[in-house]
Amino acid sequence: MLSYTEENYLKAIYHLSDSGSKAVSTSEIAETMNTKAASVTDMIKKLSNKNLIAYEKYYGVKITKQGRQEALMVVRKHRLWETFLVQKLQFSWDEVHDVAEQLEHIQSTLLIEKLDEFLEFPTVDPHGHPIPDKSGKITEVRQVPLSDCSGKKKIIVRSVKHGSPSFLQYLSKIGVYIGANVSILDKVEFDGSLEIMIDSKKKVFISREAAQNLLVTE
Amino acid sequence: MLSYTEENYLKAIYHLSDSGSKAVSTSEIAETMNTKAASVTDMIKKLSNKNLIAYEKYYGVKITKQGRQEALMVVRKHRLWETFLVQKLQFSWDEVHDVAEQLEHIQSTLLIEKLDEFLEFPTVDPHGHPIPDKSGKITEVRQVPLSDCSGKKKIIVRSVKHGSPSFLQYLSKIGVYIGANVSILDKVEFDGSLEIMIDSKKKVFISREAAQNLLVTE
DNA sequence: ATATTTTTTTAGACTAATCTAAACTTTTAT
DNA sequence: ATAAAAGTTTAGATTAGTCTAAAAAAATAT
Repeated sequence: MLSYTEENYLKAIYHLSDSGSKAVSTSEIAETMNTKAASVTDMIKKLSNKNLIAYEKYYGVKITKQGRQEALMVVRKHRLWETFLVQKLQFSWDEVHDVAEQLEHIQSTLLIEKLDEFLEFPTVDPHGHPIPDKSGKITEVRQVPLSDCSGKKKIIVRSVKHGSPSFLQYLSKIGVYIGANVSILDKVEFDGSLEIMIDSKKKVFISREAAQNLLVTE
Repeated sequence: MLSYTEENYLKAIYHLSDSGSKAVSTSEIAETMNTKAASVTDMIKKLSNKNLIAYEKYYGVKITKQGRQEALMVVRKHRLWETFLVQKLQFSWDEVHDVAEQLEHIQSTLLIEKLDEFLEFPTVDPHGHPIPDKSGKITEVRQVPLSDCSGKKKIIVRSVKHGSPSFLQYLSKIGVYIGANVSILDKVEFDGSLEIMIDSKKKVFISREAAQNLLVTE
């Protein structure tokens, strides 16, 4: 069984590697985990000995099939808990991250299956991120940054790329939410900002940076 | 802020001291926590330095007002989570303890207040134990062991004294639950066992030991 | 191509929580 | 009242996770 800390490292490696596809460097891990490279090297050796990652000295790590599976279960728990907090306890989507970071480490298969059932088997969390099923399978929906869209097509907001609390609060304030309908009214050449219409009733300008962080389907 | 381990020691001391009223010995703590006396001595010093317990060498510890308050918050969380597991996730009352032991350490005041509200401010957990309110206040209901009762009075089962999974499973099997109406039909002189009627429809014999572990109001 | 910079690893130390074994108190039993 | 037993504390070691500082390897820049 993995420790709290091992689970956190594995999850970070999973995310940094784009769901396990590419190698991750020691310093990248240290940065996202707010630790020092030396600590990362130590933990990397531990995870490598458990066959959760493949480690080549000085060349970073790649997650193994087994490691990916473990990471997916942590991600699953995190996202189910976030969904619970928002849908059942009326948390707002910018308040759930830190609590879910703790809840994701509770060890009980029964608990997580019952929670999944209680929530009626959700497929995405409050930020639009997919929830792996009990076998670890993810149903990905092809999404593009809103900043890459153009024309008058009907666009639906599917997820946020990086959901910092302040970005999420800003989105709520301007009326953007997961599932919202938007259309692009104008693109400002100068700074890449967009004028968009939300739910056919509200016009707002959003920065290029914000548009890059909103993932949509056309 | 208290560590996971400090919270567990404090909770154990709270329970062993009858909610803080009497002193507790090192070996008692070691026994219930499945550790060695030497480890307990170390932790006792830590908690004492934080003014959560009063420690006199060789004479055990007494919980302080501050320590009692901290312990009550852990107990509150534990019992709210147990209630959640049973009422919302359909756990049975013999399955909840170990998971609640983990959940009780999640740090978030907001979470626990929202959970309390979601559960509609329950006053007792699935085993009939009182749930401290957010200020730590407990509404105790005077209860006596069923083994101390006699006569044909209407008796209501209020709580289990020690709720081991096997005892709880046994109770479910014979139809005893928190809130059940029972009446005493006969007391066997030989071994102290009782013949009782549950909900005016089911007659069973229960051992003296079982009757001592069922707390009721007459 | 070699020197400089950056990144990574190693070595050694620290903290929290645990343990065993030995020393020390207190309790109990004669 | 004192010896034996029981309980408690201290001393010293261990493990997981962390750190700093130094050494080593890789990347980069002239």
